[in-house]
Amino acid sequence: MATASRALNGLSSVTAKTRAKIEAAAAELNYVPHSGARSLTRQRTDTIGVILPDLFGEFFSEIVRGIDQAVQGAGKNLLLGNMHGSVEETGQAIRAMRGRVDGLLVMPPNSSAEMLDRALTQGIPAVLLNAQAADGSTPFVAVDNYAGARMVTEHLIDRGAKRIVHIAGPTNNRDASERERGFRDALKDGLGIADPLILPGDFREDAGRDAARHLIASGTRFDAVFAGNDMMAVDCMAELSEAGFAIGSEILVAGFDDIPLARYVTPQLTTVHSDITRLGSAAAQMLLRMLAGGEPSGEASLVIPPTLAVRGSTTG
Amino acid sequence: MATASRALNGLSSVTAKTRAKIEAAAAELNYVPHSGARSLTRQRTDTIGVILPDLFGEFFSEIVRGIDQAVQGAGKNLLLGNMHGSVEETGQAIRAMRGRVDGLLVMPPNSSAEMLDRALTQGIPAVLLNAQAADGSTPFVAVDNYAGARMVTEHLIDRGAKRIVHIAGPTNNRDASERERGFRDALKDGLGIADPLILPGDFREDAGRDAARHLIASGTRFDAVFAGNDMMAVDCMAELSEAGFAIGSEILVAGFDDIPLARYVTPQLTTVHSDITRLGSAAAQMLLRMLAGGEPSGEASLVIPPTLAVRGSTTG
DNA sequence: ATCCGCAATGTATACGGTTACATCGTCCGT
DNA sequence: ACGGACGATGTAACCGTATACATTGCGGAT
Repeated sequence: MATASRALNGLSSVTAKTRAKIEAAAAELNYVPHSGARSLTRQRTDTIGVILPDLFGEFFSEIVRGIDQAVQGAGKNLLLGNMHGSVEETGQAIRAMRGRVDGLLVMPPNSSAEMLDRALTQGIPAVLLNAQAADGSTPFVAVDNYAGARMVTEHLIDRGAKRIVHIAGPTNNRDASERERGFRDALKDGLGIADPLILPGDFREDAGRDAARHLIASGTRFDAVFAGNDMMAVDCMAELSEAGFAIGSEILVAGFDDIPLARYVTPQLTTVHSDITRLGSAAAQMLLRMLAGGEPSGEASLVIPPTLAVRGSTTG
Repeated sequence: MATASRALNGLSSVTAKTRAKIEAAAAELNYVPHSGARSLTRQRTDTIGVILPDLFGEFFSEIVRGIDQAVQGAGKNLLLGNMHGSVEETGQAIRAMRGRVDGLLVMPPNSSAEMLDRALTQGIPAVLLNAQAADGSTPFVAVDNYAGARMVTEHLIDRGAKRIVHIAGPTNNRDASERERGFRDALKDGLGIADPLILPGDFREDAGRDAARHLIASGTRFDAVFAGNDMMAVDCMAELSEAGFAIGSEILVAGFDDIPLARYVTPQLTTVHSDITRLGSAAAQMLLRMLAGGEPSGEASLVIPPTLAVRGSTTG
């Protein structure tokens, strides 16, 4: 049985004849090694764990795609966990991974500090997605929301907008607050406006419609809208359009994310494009490197700069 | 150590005092049971494996969402495998799951027979997604592509279309051929047409554009298009629209899948809506039942009837 | 022919937990 | 006060694999 193990794992010290016999028998019984048992003696599982706030939606789909791309070449499996956005479940999910994975990719909910401790004290290599560790010890890969928001706001200013309204994302959402910060700074630096109009939102399409209705009903004077994400931008634009505003000339609209839909609405939506797939693959590659090289996991963090996708909604 | 095991697993025969001490110690050391080792002695892993042709894209995202919903309540984990559409990799992926999962949800590539044998001979419970086993022994959950295609074709006929063109999906794709079959039968029964015009396609958007251009260039007379999926339908519609045709009156267009985009294009796209989330959750529930009850896995297969989403592209 | 060395195979232990079984202690009945 | 029964804890075997170490067998050198 030891010889069988050696033969099937391609160890050198097995006679060709013996190996052939073993392989024949294995095929006959259609034997498949039990990964669970195997992972006990070897110290690896050849699996990396991914913990996300949700498993569906285009954003996560793209992340997983990137991770898969990076992981596929390395012959690893993917174990997905879903923490459904809750902090407790995050801890649970991480603990459930014990013994199943060699490393972890975690996209934490918005408050993360304590959870991260868990991950670290387990001594298991981890990379954070779109979030920075409180103590800076865990490497991360994130999209530069601040830079993206600045970029698109500056674009609106360049196009001549003077009164720009922002539809914010959910409170306590890191992405949302970074985008808002970028917006504020760009407005202050570009137009000297320190107290811009910011409407509440939650990243859902309805928030875009509500914001547009509110703007119209309140008679606010405005010439551009920067929505915290594309979903809100699209529906805001639709509502404004129905109300008779000329999008792209009279009123400029921009979003953030570059969802596929952005190209299909009329006019096409100007937005900030982040390479989400790259976010996932970069994180996975970083983790793979940590697993292979035993790197001290320091300072290797990566911030992915987004790009501006200028389309009809700001160029008439 | 036996007592510790009992205490942590909530067995009854442990003194409250002892249990408290053990739990304190466990918390102190921040002990987490090693799932790999645990799965050796128990015969379960509390994990179900999912093998899909791809991990990204909206379709798979929705499937995973459904599976996650069903699985979450049962306290199971999800192990995702990607076979990248290849038959060999499917076998590999299934084998890699040995010892890691209690059951399998498999969405096989288009030729499946032999792979299924693998799954069965391993004696591990499995449910097929959107595919029927050759020997009928493995339960499956599938969308009724045939019925959906009939339904939408009959709708086009009801709306007065006489010369309906179909843009087919990839050859060898089961979904595609079922939809084409539904189209043919509906046309034969409804209009007595036995040899309809069917243009080749591959489910990608470009195929929709190409088909539209070909129709226009060849001067074909037609008053409706049923595309094998929404992606092709959307781009076909865009191309026809640019060419000056009045979509919804002069020319009717319908698709299949009801992707979110379908509601955002102008006019909104009439299409066949399948509850993909339900596809996933139904399959997962079926598997969970098999795992729990040890059901003989027979005859429980489920075919999900799609519904028609009538929108502007067929109603002017 | 004997012995040594090396290559091939067999034996035993470890991985980390669960659980059947053995042991220990205590309380109760007589 | 003693014995039995039962409840709590300790001991050992097992899950399936990998590997350190022991053993076997063979060929070549002396």
